[in-house]
Amino acid sequence: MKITLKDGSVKEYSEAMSVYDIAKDISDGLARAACAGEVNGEVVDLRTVVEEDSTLNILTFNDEQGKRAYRHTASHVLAEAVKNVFPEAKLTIGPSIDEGFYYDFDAQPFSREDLDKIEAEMKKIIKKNEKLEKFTMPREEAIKYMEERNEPYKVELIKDLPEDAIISFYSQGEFTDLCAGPHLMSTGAIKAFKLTSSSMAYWRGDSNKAQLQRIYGTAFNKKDDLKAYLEHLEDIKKRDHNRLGREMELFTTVDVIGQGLPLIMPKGEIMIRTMQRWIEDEEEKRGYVRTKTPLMAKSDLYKISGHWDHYKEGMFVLGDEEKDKEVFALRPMTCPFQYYVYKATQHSYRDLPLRYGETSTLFRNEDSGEMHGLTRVRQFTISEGHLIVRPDQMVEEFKGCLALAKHCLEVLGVEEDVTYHLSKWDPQKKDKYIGEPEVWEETEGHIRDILVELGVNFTEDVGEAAFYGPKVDINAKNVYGKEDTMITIQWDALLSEQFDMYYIDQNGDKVRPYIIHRTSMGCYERTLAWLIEKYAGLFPTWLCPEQVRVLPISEKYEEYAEQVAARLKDNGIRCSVDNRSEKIGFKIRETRLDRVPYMLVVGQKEVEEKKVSVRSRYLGDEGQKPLDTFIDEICKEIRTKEIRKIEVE
RNA sequence: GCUGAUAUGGCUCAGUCGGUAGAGCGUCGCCUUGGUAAGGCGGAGGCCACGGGUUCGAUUCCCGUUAUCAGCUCCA
Repeated sequence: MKITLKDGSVKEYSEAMSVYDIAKDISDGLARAACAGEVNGEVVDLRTVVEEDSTLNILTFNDEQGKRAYRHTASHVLAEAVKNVFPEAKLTIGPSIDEGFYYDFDAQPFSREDLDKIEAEMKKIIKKNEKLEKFTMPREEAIKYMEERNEPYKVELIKDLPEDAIISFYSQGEFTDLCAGPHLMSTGAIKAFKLTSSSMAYWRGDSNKAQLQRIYGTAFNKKDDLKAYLEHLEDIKKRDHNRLGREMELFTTVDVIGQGLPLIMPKGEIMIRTMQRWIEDEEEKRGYVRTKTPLMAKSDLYKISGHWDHYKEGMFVLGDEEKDKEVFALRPMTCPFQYYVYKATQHSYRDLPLRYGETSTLFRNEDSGEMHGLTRVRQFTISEGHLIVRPDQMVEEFKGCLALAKHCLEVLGVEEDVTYHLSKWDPQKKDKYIGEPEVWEETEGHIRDILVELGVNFTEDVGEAAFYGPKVDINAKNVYGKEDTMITIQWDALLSEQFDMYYIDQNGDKVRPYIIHRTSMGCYERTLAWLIEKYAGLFPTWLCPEQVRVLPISEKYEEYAEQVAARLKDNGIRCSVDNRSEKIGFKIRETRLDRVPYMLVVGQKEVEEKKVSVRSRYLGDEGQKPLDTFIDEICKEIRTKEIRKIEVE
């Protein structure tokens, strides 16, 4: 028989060949039943398809959809196993996700031992090789069906479907689940899986609704791939800033100081200060002026800004409104402070744009469960800025902010690791925003045009805007795949009204300016965390807390080592001398482990010839060089903020 | 805020079925004065997170608090 594949190619098979063997052949070795079942999104018997219609939509594990079907089937197996082991558990939903799948149950919390039991049960189900069969029924009947099976969450899901919906179910052996598919043809196709963790999750993602127990797992079509994935998980943990940053003595936390209040240690401080000086200089070059405004203010200010009504829970309030004459709060943002800098003098249309920058420390009272290492903290410092501009300058200035942001990402070597988002308002929730719908559509259009013009790929996210305007968010993922905003640039045509800001135009009239809220490099703590994970601690030399370590071969050469170090320090190079009475091999080992990019070994030969023996993480042993040559080279690397490829490590 | 787990020298972790503790690394001292990833010997260092309870006795069992981790929710 001849089979036409979706890509148009035709394959010929003997009639005697089994369905599974044909499928296995077509799908490039993917577990046989896995691919056999998927024809135009339906689970069908391949033989039927071959007889009726010889065009096949065969999925393989390498297809995103095929992988999802594979993993989704694994979640069905998980659900069946849980029902077998814990019959009182109620089913909810179990989708595939990027790295695997999960299933939420209304049940008692699962321990690791429970998961092991469930895994064993899953293996039995897979071994039985149960066929997944699809059947449908009308909505009312489906509701009754799930009520009889005592699955209230499934009933709720069906009730949310349209009146005339035909509800599809999949069954495997004794087990049946409400599901739209697609799936593998039978459970036996699952070759390798692992339940990775369990935790609580809210029903329908709503913290007011029932607390469910979620089990996470992953599945692969080859055992080796699963093994590689689990090893990869272990591997990325080593890059985790929360582990590595502490190990490298960049930051720490102390229980009596409190959650979300990390202590930046000397090495981390050097890195943050280095970035801060660079950003401040870079902004000055681009026409920014800097302010230094208070870290707190009376409640009156936040009443004008709207924070007192809308964000009070997120602020640290000092004092008691009932008892105290004046109540203060630590600032959660810099906006109104810089507005009052603007308002302190009168401005002509000729003065605009005015670009205010501030290295600004902010305080946000995050919920106790939200804090995480350096990425989610209660006190942080950002490269904040507000541009006060005429409406006709808005597009140009917005572009300038994006250009600066992109420049920062490039210098840090992370421009490939970010995603751009146009964060839009939600027309369905007008009460969450101020301003007219037409204005929202128009400004979103402007930003879209800018992003297109700059040639960046971006997604449009509804409901992610600030209450006063749309914005561009530049996000990055941490090693675990969780996304955080690194940089934000916000379009604000409305708040100048609230703060009565104006400039004088050509005609002598008072006119409201527009405002851009923006960060250039974002939050220093978060960026440091990101760099730790990006470089696994092997930072570009210009950022390294220690750039060079001088290693005298014995105490006899300590004086020369100190002279070398003094020369380096004169040239602004951060260095130290290891003058302990240890062998050179030991010192080298430690310097490598401390991730210092350059070591200068000095002994008899170097003293005599006034040279240094360079060993770098880039090239290993670079041999002897005159000290001046080395200084020239490293100074150039630091000045240009070069990101050199590390080959030796 | 929620669910679960965890908290033992500077670090990583053992351990005690209830009788106040151990290793490796690090640190300090001595010996060694060396040529590109671990030289040797010795010493110091712990209110076993904090507060209650049970007990003759708690680091161990129970409760609470704080912090850390995973996930959910949240995130101007």
